[in-house]
Amino acid sequence: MRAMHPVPVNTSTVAAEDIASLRHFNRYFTRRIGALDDHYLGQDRPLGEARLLFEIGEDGASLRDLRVRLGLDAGYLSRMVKALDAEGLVRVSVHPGDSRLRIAELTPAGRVEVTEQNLRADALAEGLLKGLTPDQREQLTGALGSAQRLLRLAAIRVEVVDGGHPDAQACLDAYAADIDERFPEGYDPATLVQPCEVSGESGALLVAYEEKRPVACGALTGFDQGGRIGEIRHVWVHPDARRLGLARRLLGELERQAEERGYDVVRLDTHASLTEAQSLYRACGYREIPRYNDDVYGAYFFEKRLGTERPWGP
Amino acid sequence: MRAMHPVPVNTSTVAAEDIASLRHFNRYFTRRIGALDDHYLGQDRPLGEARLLFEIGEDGASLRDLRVRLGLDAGYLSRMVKALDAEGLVRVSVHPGDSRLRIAELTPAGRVEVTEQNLRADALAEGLLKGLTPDQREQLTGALGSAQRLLRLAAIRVEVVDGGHPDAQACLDAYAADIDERFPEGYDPATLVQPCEVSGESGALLVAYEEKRPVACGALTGFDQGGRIGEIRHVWVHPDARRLGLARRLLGELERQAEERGYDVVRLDTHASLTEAQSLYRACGYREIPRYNDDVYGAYFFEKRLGTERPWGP
DNA sequence: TCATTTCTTTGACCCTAGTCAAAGAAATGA
DNA sequence: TCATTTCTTTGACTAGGGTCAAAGAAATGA
Repeated sequence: MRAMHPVPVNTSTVAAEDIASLRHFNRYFTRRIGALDDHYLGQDRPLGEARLLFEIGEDGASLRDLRVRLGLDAGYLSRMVKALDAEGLVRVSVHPGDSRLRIAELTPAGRVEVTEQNLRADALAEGLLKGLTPDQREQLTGALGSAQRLLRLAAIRVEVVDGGHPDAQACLDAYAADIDERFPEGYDPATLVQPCEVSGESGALLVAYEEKRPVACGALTGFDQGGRIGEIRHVWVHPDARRLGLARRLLGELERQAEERGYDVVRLDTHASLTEAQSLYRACGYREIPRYNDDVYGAYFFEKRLGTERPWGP
Repeated sequence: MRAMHPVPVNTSTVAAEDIASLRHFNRYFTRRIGALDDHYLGQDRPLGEARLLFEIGEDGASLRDLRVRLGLDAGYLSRMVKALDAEGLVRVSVHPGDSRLRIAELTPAGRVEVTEQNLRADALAEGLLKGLTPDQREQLTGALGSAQRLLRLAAIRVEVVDGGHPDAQACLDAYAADIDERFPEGYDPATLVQPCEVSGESGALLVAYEEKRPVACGALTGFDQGGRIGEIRHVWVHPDARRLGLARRLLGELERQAEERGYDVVRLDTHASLTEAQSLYRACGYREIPRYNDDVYGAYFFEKRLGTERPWGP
């Protein structure tokens, strides 16, 4: 069996000036804005407790969740929650479904404190932005937005996983539920690929992870027995991870997987309602072809010849 | 005497979404990149010491400087330096000019450690950027760059200071030295405004501060005895603070000061070699007029009628 | 010259943040 | 059913990061 480990997305070396600029920004930002923020957030409460209160939030959260989200030691967390409980800011109860779990929720007093935290943080941000014209603020918002999108994208790792893997199943289920809502005629989950179709020599299932959390998937299957044509299916991105350019990247990874498996051509079909997907495929070098299957959901059919372009587009 | 306190630069309220976007970015960035960076920077050295080593840098620094730059308690700093000295990473000596001051410098071993720090930080940044295409990296660098410029600009405060204030004098001296180099014929510092010309009713001297450090200046004087015309002079920005849009902002502040003093018109002249300045004035609504004085350095003369535009440009 | 200010050092503290191990209680899988 | 895993609590302990006040030495201003 050939190597199926995900190959590095991009082998070109990183320009020293890009590194320097990221480091420079990092230094400036964390020292000047981040440090300020932490200082104001806490006020007369220890930073750890302030963060914990913030993280519990309006809806409450299980200790387990908080532990993972904040990356805290279980004992440390337990003690902090106890302290906040003693101060009347937090109320702890047993999870109704699983009595090993505890749920922490804010009391009214806790809510007040969190509201104050937010007001302070807002005031800090407002004070910063006050020094700019509305136009410049808009520029700043835009710049921070695209920086954040790119940093998120950079941190996402795409992996080949087994079709039966729970993360894969979760993605495919979410995909099915998503398009079931978007297709006027609904979507029958029985139409999803089977695990056996996307493993081994002829197929692959890719899952994209953002900090351990699966946020996107895409499947490659063998289209014919001859083995020259692959089919791409179920390219899906979690709503939280859209507009990062992740679909394009997944597509590129899927094409690379197809090349690795010796396919010359990949095909895919798409529903009439998914117009963004259609533009994406066109932008990535796919061209429309006649219907090649009897998929009830397929309205447009695309194909791309592999082995000529660079891995994933500009 | 009328109130001469600097008025707020901009009175429009800050949009809630701009505040939210800044806070959102801040959370994402400090938790994900900043925290990572700190963790990697230190390795098996306490973070405080690692930061201190970095801050001492190749050129060394006085304890006083370090104390201010890092915002540390004097006793705490003293002890950290002592610890680094004991480890052979830092060497402390008495300042040649002022024996109250101590200078901390890296020993060769300290230099090695800082180099390693830098390599680790570079590797971290490179790992992040590896997930992007060269194109996306360029976008990221651009976005971070403009965000940083805007954040710096937002943090700069413009103040009216007395013409004799040491910060004012420092700026004017730097201005004189700067243009002395740029003018082919040199510049005679005797031509600078006198403190009495920029104080009281008819004139003002503005100094822009970036975190307590003066980084730009600009002077407003009365041009004629009638009191309808003001003259703007000595608009200068420290090289480190250029390309932020600070000159434009200073100009706007000076115009506001002129309006406050009842001037209808402001004039200024500029040297033939300062072409950027000329474009700035044009962009800010100044129009060229005939020579109005016998200044030997003046080659182009501009004027602007006040009281119509918004404080400072788009 | 003398009082005041600036800069550093030292001693004596404190608290936050965090680690590690043990143990109990509930859920899960075989 | 029983062994294993998951989740939380508790005890014991540590290091890092930091504050405060006193005091000495040098510089500065009146």
